[in-house]
Amino acid sequence: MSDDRRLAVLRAIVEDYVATQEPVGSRALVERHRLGVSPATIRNDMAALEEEGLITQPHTSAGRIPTDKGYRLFVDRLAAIKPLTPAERRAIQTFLEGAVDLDDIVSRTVRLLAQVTRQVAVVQYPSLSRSTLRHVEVVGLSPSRILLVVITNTGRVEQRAVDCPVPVDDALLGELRARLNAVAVGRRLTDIADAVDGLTDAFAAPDRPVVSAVAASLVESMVEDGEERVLLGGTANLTRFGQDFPATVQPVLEALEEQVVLMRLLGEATGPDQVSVRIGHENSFEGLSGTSVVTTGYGGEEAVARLGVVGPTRMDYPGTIGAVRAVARYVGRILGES
Amino acid sequence: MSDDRRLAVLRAIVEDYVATQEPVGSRALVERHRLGVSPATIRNDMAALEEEGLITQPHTSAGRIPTDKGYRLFVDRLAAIKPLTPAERRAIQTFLEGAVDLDDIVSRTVRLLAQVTRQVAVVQYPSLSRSTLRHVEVVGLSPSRILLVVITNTGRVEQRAVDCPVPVDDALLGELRARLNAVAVGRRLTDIADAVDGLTDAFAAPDRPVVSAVAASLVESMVEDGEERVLLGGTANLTRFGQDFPATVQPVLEALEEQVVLMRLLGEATGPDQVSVRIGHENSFEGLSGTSVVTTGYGGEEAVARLGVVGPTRMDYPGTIGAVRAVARYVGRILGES
DNA sequence: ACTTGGCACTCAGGCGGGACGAGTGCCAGA
DNA sequence: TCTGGCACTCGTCCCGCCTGAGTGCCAAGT
Repeated sequence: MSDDRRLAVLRAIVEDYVATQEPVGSRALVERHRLGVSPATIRNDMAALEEEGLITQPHTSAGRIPTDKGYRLFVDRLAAIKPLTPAERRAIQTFLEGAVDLDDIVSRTVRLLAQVTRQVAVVQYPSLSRSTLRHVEVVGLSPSRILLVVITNTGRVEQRAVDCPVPVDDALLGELRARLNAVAVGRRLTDIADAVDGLTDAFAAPDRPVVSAVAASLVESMVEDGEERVLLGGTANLTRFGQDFPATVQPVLEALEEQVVLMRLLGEATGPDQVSVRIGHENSFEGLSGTSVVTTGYGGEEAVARLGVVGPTRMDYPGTIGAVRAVARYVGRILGES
Repeated sequence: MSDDRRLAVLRAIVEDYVATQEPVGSRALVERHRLGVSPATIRNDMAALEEEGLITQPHTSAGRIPTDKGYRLFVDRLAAIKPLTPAERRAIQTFLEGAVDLDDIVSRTVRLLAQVTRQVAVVQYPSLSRSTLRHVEVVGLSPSRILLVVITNTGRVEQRAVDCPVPVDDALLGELRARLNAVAVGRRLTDIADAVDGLTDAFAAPDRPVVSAVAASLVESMVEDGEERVLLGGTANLTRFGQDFPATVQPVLEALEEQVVLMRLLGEATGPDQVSVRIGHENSFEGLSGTSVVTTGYGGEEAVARLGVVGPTRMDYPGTIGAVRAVARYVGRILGES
């Protein structure tokens, strides 16, 4: 019993099922793929594959469909990543050109990714923790309120209002701005805590509460908001999801509304070009058990942030992986330029 | 033929249909509402209402359902805005408390609105055009690139990268910052164009190209991005939409992904407390013909921005209108404080 | 001039049964 | 080890039937 042919059968099943969305039987299989054997032989192979838990049949007299485990094997060993068509490449390029600022880049990316993969796209903002601080601005909103604006080398801007224990005048604001920038500019955001540590002592005693409030807020905003901003797009593609509608789509939509879940979906950092695929139950979150998540890092050597797509487990893995990787590369390049 | 009773019948039909989602017949009507007449009488009234185009029947031998025109009449003349329950009031309050910055307020609002109305919520960021400029920050990203950051009195922060025709040094940046703030701070954003108009002349000749590039970009960003940022939430509520799924929901999801459409949805400014209701075909956009949009302005006397919800035409209008208005008021208050 | 009960009519939806066909598992033979 | 054949299963489609909700109309009552 040729082990190779059994895998070829699995591959064929995955491909056909993805294409047709219908259980695939032995006859259809030999017709569409040149396997050189008869349906009966295929049936034996299928029985073996089912034994191993790689495929299953929805009901007795229907064809087979891949299980999560089957998709896993397919992705790991059988799928050759599909290169993009020239048309797709061009689309990516023209779509991303002419972005004016970071917000624009991210929102274009999410639309692009959704359009190319025809699935739901998720893009994380370039993370704060890996980038360095370019500038801190301190602005008085009212005598007892200050707005803190942080600008990073990736062009990202964070803002945060700070309530001051005592009124603050412009002179103090100016000093604060100067000293903060002096100690913090050029440092990694994760190192900011150390940088501002001794800062309070440099100020006159009555001003110290304000200074430490601002410093605390600055550090806090780095930690808290740190990785948490993500953008979502292409939810309309969920309508192509499948047959029994509300049941499958609702939990997915709900999951996608939770920032926390989205962050978990994007997963841990991997190197760029490392595309991670989580299939069905593999992504811990209940209610996403019918979906697969394809993600990768983007933005320079250090993978500043992550992006990816969410779709039904019955997705075109080679194509999706190729598209996700290509988009990540282009965005990384654009980001590097600016 | 009592005109009053006919309207009472219409009201009853709307209420029952909204509650049950099923066509309502004459018998059910007299049972659930104390109309004091027999089903046969109701039938006559129904025939008249149908004649006027206020109700219709999906097929012979089914009950009646309201038409868009019927809902319109209901909203205009028959609906008493439902006050919120104390529980809802408390929920709103606790939900909005503890927002740290503008982004936070807006994102909390959108979640709140979606939760209270159980529909899709849309919230526009406080618009730039009505607010005044608090501070402009100019930061060098590289010798030939400048990041412009604009802070408004509503706490909103806009950013924009500017490519410079010639390299720029820190001294020029400083002067630029000082002069820009001198002429522009405190002015309405719509007036910025006038304010920076003569600015170029104050600089040395070699610097002028840079100055005018920055000024142009500043003005441009006010005009362009002006009103365009909106946040969306509660799309999971679309799953409760109705029976024939993909067909109804897909166009809605697609529409909601377009910023432009969203902006049009929110509609023109009205006074605060003026709640606008657009029903079915009334909102021009094809594909939203099965939905109604309930919006209002929020944020102080001048209605700085708008928010609202999108739901099926068969929605609970009194409740939704009440909720939208209440949320708008609370948010306005929060915004006023900060 | 309305209102009401009665009555005939329509029609969507649910139910059951039969035919169809896709697909399987197994077995005997090449 | 592969193959053709065969019996079997079972989901799906289609048809006809029935039921019940709801209507429109009419003639009689107030």
